[in-house]
This record gives sequence, structure tokens and C-alpha cells, in this order.
Amino acid sequence: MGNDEQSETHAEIMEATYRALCEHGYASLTMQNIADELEKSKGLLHYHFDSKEELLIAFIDYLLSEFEQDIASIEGPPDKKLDEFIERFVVVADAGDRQALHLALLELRAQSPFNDRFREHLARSDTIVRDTVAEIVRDGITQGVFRADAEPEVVAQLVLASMDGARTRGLTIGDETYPAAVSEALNKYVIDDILVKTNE
Amino acid sequence: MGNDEQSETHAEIMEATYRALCEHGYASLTMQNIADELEKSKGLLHYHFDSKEELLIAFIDYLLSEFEQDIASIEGPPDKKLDEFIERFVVVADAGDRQALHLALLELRAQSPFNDRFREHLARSDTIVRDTVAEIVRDGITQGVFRADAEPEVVAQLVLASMDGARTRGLTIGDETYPAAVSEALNKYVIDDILVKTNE
Amino acid sequence: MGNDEQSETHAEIMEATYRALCEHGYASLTMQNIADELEKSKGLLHYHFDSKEELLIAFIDYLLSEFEQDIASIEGPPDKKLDEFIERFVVVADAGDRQALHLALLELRAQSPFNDRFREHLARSDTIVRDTVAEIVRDGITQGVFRADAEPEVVAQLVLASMDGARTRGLTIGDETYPAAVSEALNKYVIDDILVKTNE
Amino acid sequence: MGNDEQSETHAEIMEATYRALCEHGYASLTMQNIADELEKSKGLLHYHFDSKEELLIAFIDYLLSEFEQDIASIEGPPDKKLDEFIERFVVVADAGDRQALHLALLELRAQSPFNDRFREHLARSDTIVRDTVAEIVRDGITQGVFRADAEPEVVAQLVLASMDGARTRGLTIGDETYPAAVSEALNKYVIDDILVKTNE
DNA sequence: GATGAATGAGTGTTCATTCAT
DNA sequence: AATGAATGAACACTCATTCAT
Repeated sequence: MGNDEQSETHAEIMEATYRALCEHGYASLTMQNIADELEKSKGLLHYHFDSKEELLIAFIDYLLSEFEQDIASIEGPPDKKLDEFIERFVVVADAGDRQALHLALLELRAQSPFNDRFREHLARSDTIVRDTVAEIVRDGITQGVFRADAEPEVVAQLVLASMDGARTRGLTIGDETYPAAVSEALNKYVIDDILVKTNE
Repeated sequence: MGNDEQSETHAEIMEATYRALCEHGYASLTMQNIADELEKSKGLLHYHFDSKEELLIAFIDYLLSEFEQDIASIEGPPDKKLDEFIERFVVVADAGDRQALHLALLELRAQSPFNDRFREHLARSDTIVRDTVAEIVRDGITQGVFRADAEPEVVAQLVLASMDGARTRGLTIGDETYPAAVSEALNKYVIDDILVKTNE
Repeated sequence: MGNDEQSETHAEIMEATYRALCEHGYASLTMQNIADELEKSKGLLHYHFDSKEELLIAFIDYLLSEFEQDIASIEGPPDKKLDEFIERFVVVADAGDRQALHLALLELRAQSPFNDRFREHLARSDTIVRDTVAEIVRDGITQGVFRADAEPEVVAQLVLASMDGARTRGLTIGDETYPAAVSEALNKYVIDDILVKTNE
Repeated sequence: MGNDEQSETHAEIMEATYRALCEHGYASLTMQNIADELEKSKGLLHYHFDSKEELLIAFIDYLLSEFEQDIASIEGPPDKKLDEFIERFVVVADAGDRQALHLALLELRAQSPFNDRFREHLARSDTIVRDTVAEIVRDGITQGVFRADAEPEVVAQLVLASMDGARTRGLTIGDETYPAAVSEALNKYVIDDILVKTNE
């Protein structure tokens, strides 16, 4: 059976933390909030995690591994993968839920300058995601769908930054169309530029 | 303009709040922190503001008006103004301080989904800033330095989003070069595209 | 005015701590107990002391300084002073109160192996008290009331140890006559031995 | 005698309790501490004892019976037995361990004013030990090694009190030589006095 | 016998807020 | 305007105890 036992309650706590974080926000998140979402006692949380910080570190890892799995599952030719990647970052469909996920991440990020461990765990994932995008661009160049002078690392940074910022600003003004609008702009002003035009 | 009496202590409290926020972060910000920075008592804060929230709302306005004044002070031809705008957003020189300002803003933004008043005040400013950038682009088109098919609103959104995201990701991984790198990418992949090429 | 301000509330907290300690014992002593005795809120205790430990350290100092003042006030010729010292240690009269004081001290002592700061503060006082007793014996030898071969330090140790132990055992079996009995034994088997016999 | 089944696990729990008590002290002693020392689960402790208090009562009995057996095993002529008794109370050799035992006892004693059952169990033992010492003195008088005017009960009280107090003060100031010093003083100022001098 | 999950009451501590001065 | 004392609710965390397995 292995040590998959970590899964049962551990996973439920992570999900409860997710819901609690979405509902109350990081600054107001309490162990009681999480316990309420879990419909278990506060004590149980401390039975499984030494402290709130420990629980949140575990939560960061949970959140990021979910996210990493998600983007790793993207298939297809490089240009389609890049589109799909942006699409998933933006999320038109299940707006509510994934928006909440990115908000949760944003809040944790906003805390990272004050918490070394948060920063370390978040940074690791940031690098992975950026490398993934850069790799897509690199594959695209190799396969001839992206122009040879496109810089994979730079494009990756710009794509990620603009999508991140779009979400942040979307949250700020409560305008859910913001990410989609930036996604379009990104396609028009950036992606289009690096695409090899077949008939021009 | 208005009751200038507001100026003296009020301004000092805003500055103290700024320092306290930079040092402790939103989630750990206490009235005592602010009072300590002010070198006055906690009670005084409540004499001037009915509650912590009220003080923070006032702080958002203070922060944004500072920011709005800053970008309003940019002079020169549209393409230079856009460069300068990005430059100030990025800040190469006084990294420490302005970085802190943007972090403070980010934290407040991360809270806005949980606080209607935060959101309203932040949204107002967001719109102003975006309109300012769009106006610069519009002027640039009129003056013939930007291509006629550039969309002012869309470019403004993309510029702001990518700069915002760059800072956020810079904070996440504690990499101060991130915003500068994205700034360059922005110039190369976006601004360059909409510039009217004089001799080509 | 001076910094005697420490006196007002500080003293009341010390007294409340004393009463709470007597009533509940160290192991069950809570900040709430102390607050209840003080008839003030728990928060106030933390306004005056950073932590429970800090409060207890202050309490040790308070207790010991009271005690040191008490024994320093003993007057008269050396042999009478020694008697009076033992008498006060034993206390026949106001049994209840002083017994409680010594119990409080005993509890704190029992904790000292687990708390460096407790130990340091208690040790300082222990030394002072022992030196005081030794000094009495030394004076007695000089003045010819104690035999020249009496060892001041050794006698002081024996006197203090037996009185301390008497109280401890008195507490153990709830027998209030124990200290008095040991006091007598001490006089008969120790003090008598070192007294210079005038006509024998 | 009785249900010998008690022996196996029961004894192991007692020993674990002893170690846990030595390491953490009474005030910080938890069922988890004991379970850790036992290398078994907390639940098991409650299987064997209805409550923590019940376990501690059993522990007092265990501790005292060990102690009583120890002093009962002393052999030889009365004056040697008295010396040996003091020696064992003091313990020069295995300082660490027996010191811990007496500390454990002291802590439990310090609790006895707040716990009737503790007090009763401790008092019973106190009486037994005191009677044992008094009996030694009485035997000594009968056998002519102690002076006829020595009062067995009084001497026993004084010996026990001073040794107890010596240990307490030794713990207080972290001075391990204290008990030995008092032991010497006891011999010189008390035991010597009641010894029948053969050539004088 | 023995465990691990789970609970709930209680702990020290924090903090926005109030108020007399 | 300004303070320091004081409060009360809430917080993270602890722990003896229970119970299904």
C-alpha cells in the first residue's frame, strides 16, 4: 500500500485549506476557518501539522503540484501548446474556481517577502513553470513554427508576467474580462510576432 | 484646497503607515506597528481615524495619489513618455524603496476581493492609470510616432499587466532583475511593433 | 515622582500573583488565575509583562526582596538574631500566610532545574540569605557568644537546610508542627553546641 | 502477591514516567512525554490508568516503595546504618540519577498541598522513613553506641529535614556539593554529639 | 493489548478599540 | 492633541481524554 496514506486526511485538509483561503483570504485565514471547512476540530489540524505555517507550506506544495500537473498535461504542437497554456492561465470557462486558485497563489506570493520558506517553495515552482514555457518556445523554434530569433526565456518571462499581472489587475477591479483581454493582446502583439508566417 | 488641516499629522500617519506596511506586510500590520513608526501612541491613531480599516482606506488614497502625481509629471513626446512610464514602473535606481511601494500595493490588491471598499478605491486608480497610458498611446498615434493600427486601450492593458506581473514574480522569487528583464522584453516585442519605423 | 510608578499596578500584580500561586500552585497557575485575583483582564497582565515567564521572574524578585528585607530587619545580639531568624523561618504565629510564601518559593525552586532564569534569580537570593546567617555566626564568634571553633558557613548551611527541609516535609504531610519541632531540635543539637557556656 | 500481571507493562510505565518526570519536570509533564519514553502510544496509558492523576498516584507509590526498599536494605550496627542512610540520601556516586529521583519527589511534594491524594500517599511514606531512622537511633541507644539522652524521633526529624533541605537548596543553586557539605555538617554537629565517646 | 485519529476545553498571547486624563 | 491603562474577543496551540479498529 505504500505511504499513500498521506493522501486520505492530508488531501482533505489541503482542500479545506483551499476553500478557506478562497473564502477568507490569507490575512484573515484562521485554523478555525480551515477546521470549519473540514468539518473537523481545530485540534485535528495540529495533529497532522505541527503549526499553521507548516500546514501552509504543505498547502503551497499541494497547490503548485496541482498546477504543475495541469500544465504538464498539455499536449499538441508548440504553438497550440502555448495557446492552451495561456488559455488555462486565463480560464474563460470555470472562472470562479481557477480564479480563486490564482488569487490564493497571489496572496501567498504577496507574503513571500516576509516568509523565507514561502518564498523558497514558491520560487521553485516559478522556475519550473517558466522553464516549461521556455521549452515550448524552444521546441517551436526547432520545429519551425516559431521564428529562429525568438528568445525562449524572454518570451516565457513576458508571457507569464503579463498573464500574472492580468489576473492581479482583474482581481483588483473585480473585472473578470481583464485576463481574457490581455490574453488576446498577448496573442496579437507578442505571439503573432514570433510565429513563422507561412504565406507572407 | 479643502481643509489643509488634514495635512500635518495626517501626512505623518500616512508615511508611518507606509513604513510599517513595508516592514511587516499587510497580514502582520498592526496599529502598534504604525504607532511605533510614528513615534506616537496607538490612541492617537484612533483619534484621527475611526478604525484600522478607515486608516487603510485613507492610506490607499494617499498611496495612489502619490503614484498618480508621479506618472502625471512625466513630460516629453509620447514614445519617450511611454518609455519613462515603464522605467518608473520598473525602477532601476532606487530599487529598495519603490519596490516596497509596489509590494504594499500588491498586498492591498490581494486583499481587495475580501474588502469592497479596498476594491473600489483601488479600481478607481487602476482606471486612471490605464487611461493615462492609453492616452499616451493615443497621442502617439495622433502625432505619428505610433502606428495607426495600435489599439491604445489594449496596449495599455498589456503594458500594465506585464509590468505588474513582472514585479509580482520578481517578489516571489526574490529576483530583482525580473522587472528589468520584462521591461526589455516589453520594448522589444511590443513597443517596437507599434513604433512607426522612419527608415525601413 | 521618580520611577516609583512601577509601584502602583506592578505591586498589585505581584500581590495577585502571590494569591493565585498560593491558591492554585505553580503547576496549575494560569494568567487567568492571576487576572481573576487582580480583578482585571488577562490582557492587562500582558500590557505590563511581555510574557508569563517575565511576570514570574519579576515575581521571584518581588518575593525574595520582601524576604530579604524581612531578615535584614532583625536586630539584637548574634545569638538572639539567630533565634529570631529561625523563628521567622518557622513562624508559629501567622502560620497560614507565611507558610504559603514558603510554599510558593518551594514550587518555584522545584521548577528551577528546568528554567535557567528561575535558577539564577533564586540562587542569587539563596547566597544572600546564607551569607546573612553566616555573618550572624561570625559576629557571634567575634563577640564571644559563639565558640571560636564554630564554622560560620557550615552552620549557616545546616541551619538553612534543616529549616527548609522542615517546611517541605511539613507541607508534605500537612503537619504544621513539623517546622517548630525541627526548630527546637536545631536549637538543642546545633545551636546549643556552639554557644559559649558561661557557667558550666 | 496479588495480581502479578500488574508487573510487566505497569513497571515499564512507571519507569517511563520516572524518566519523563526527570526530563520535563512535573509542571510540564504530559501523557505524551510518558508515552514517548515508553515508546508506546498515549492511548495505552489510558488503557492501564483511568486518568493522569491515577497514573501519578501509582507512580508515587512506585517511587516510595523503591525508596523504602532501598533504605530497608541497609545493614550493620546502628551508627554505620545511620551513616549509610545519610550517604544514600546524599549520594556521592551516581549523582545524576538519584538526584533526579529526589527532584521528582520534591516536585510531587510541592504539589501535595493542592492534591489530597498526593499528600496522603506521600505522608504515609514520610512516616515510614522517619520511623525507620528513629528506630535506628533507638537501636543505637539500646546497643550503647548512641547516648541515652538522644531523642530518636527528634534526631530523625532533624536528620531528614536537613538532608531534604540540602537537596532542595542544592537544586536551587545548581550546586551539587551542597548535600555533601550538609551531610558533613550533620555528622559534625549532630551525630557526633549523640555518639557515645569511648575514650573521653 | 495497543494504536492513531479525533475532540474540546483551556492556555498564553495578540490586538483593535475605548476611555479617563 | 495625545497618552497610557485597560478590555474583550480572537488567535495558534496544547493536552487529557475518548473511541473505533
